[in-house]
Amino acid sequence: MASIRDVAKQAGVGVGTVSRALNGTGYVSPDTKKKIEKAVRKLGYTPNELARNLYRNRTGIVGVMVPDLDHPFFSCLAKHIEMELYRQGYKTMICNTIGISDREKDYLDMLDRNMVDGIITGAHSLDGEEYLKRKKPIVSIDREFGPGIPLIGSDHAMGGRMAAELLVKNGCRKVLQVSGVAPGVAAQERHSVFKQVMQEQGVETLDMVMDWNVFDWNAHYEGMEKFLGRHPDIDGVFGGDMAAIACMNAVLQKGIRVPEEVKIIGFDGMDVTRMVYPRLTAVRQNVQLLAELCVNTLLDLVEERKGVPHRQILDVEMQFGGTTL
Amino acid sequence: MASIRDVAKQAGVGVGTVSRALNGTGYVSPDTKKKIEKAVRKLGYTPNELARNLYRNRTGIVGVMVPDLDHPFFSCLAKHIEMELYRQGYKTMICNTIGISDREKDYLDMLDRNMVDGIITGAHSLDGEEYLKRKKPIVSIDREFGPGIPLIGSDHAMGGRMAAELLVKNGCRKVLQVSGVAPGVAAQERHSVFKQVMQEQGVETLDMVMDWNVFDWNAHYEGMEKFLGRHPDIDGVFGGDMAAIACMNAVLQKGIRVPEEVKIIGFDGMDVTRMVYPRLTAVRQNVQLLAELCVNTLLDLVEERKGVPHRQILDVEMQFGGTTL
DNA sequence: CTGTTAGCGCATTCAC
DNA sequence: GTGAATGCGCTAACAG
Repeated sequence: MASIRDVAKQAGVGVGTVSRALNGTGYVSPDTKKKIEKAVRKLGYTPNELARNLYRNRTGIVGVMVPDLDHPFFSCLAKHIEMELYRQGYKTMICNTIGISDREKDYLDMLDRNMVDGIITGAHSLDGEEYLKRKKPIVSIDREFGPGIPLIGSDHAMGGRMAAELLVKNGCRKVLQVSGVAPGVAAQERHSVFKQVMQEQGVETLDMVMDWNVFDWNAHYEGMEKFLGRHPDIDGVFGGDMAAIACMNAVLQKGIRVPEEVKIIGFDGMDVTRMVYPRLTAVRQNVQLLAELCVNTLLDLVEERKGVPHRQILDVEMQFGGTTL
Repeated sequence: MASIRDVAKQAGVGVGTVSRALNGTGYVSPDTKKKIEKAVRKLGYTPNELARNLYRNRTGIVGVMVPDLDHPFFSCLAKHIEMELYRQGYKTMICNTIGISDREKDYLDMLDRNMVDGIITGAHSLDGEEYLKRKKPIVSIDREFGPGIPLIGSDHAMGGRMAAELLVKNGCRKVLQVSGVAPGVAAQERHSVFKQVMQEQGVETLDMVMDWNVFDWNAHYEGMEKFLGRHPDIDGVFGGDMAAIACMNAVLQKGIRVPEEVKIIGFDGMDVTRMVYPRLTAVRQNVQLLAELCVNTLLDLVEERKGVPHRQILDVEMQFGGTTL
């Protein structure tokens, strides 16, 4: 493995000169530059980024934490975050927390060890204090940690209201809402707003609470089947894309018609809502924009730019499918 | 940021002693160990992994390249790879190549810069030579690069045969096969075997070729609609999960019944095949095992264990759904 | 058992 | 313009 010293020797110059020539910092005569380039080619020299990292005390790596990479929303989010980070010259280290707070903590620790320059977190199983005590940049999706940790998220309240109003307009009288347990996470807001609107309209609301970190398809489907057995008379459903689709399948399985007898609305609006038949009506998050904001906000912190907003909330929109009238 | 030297000074010992105490290498008297631990706590010392990386010339990071993170198969694969790497004490750096060979090359370059200890690649848009000239560990999924780069994959030939035989048994006479252009990739084998079996059985086969790196849902759906317009009389379809589902939707949209009039079989057998109604019959890959083999094989190379197999092919199995008889 | 020293490979002073 | 020297923080080899 050729080092910069080998190149210097080969070119008959000093290491400093090689460094300057290669990084374009400081003046180097065209003549010696040629010699250096030739030596580089001859030795097949590539700078060792580890040494550079140590010197700069930075790696150019950003950690991204999600509860489950194999989930329509988070895989889409991770994809767009990675693309935007790449575009800005950073690399992405990914972590599936799958609800295990130890994993979340392990990755946070990498901040202290300087392995990552910052972290974007969409995983929320770990205590907030663990986040607050870190000294390096962190950006959170959908969860308010407190000062120092900017929050990026969709307008869940708006989404909950839109879904509720659409179900009311569709004439629903008894609806199911599927939610997850996630303390302090903005997603909860859509459930409370949804419920409130329903109450105001005199529509009965039932709740089904799933473990926040269980994104497993079977768990959703089985839970839904059981629920339908106990409450066969619901005429509307609101839940995450996967819960909504699980519900749709369970309903169709029982020979109930969608949307005539049961209306269904999902939240997230990922590709999978367009893969089912009929297409799922869903409140759609702008995941790409969400990803870009996360990256830009985090890099503002990493590169110490001023005036980083603490709170950025994105509008959602209704994507009409065939599961509502 | 406290360094090891600060700890040594605080504890009134030498840096070597601190290093030994913290790493459990070499003997340290219980007494001085106490003092060191106390100093560590007092200063809130955390070892700087960058320095360690430089010394060891390793980072404990493995690069994972996939064409599209937001694709049912690759997101599932990436998830399981990350989990297995984590279990074995490594971190995962992810790369979406989205068909751009420059990105693939950029990440390969990280091997030379020592940013990653090895790479697992499921992305195949870049020329094979670029891979072969690297000196550090690489493991490939579904593509044969040549000596030095172990191949892990599913038995695509077996899958193609199983699908063909099932469609024949279902009485199909004119089938569509959706494939992707991917030179040298094992997935091609399932298409050739499928076609061959069909020919032997006197069943007509039509081909629809999608760009290998286009995993976009709309592209699939629109392509399928157009195809159905030209060939409304097909009675069987075989393609990746997404292509199969796109086909199913397009068919249902035209009021054609599945499986009575058209039988459909997917390849991959991811969760999404269970989200559609009826459930998609599909050839199922064992993604978790695939991921674990990739990780184990790569780490065998990284940690220089002997006798690493060059070729590991996993069986696939038929997952019966409601899109075949 | 423990302190000191010499690199790991690079970027950056500071003299020349 | 350029070379030599210094340090980033840590580990391992070497004297004590």
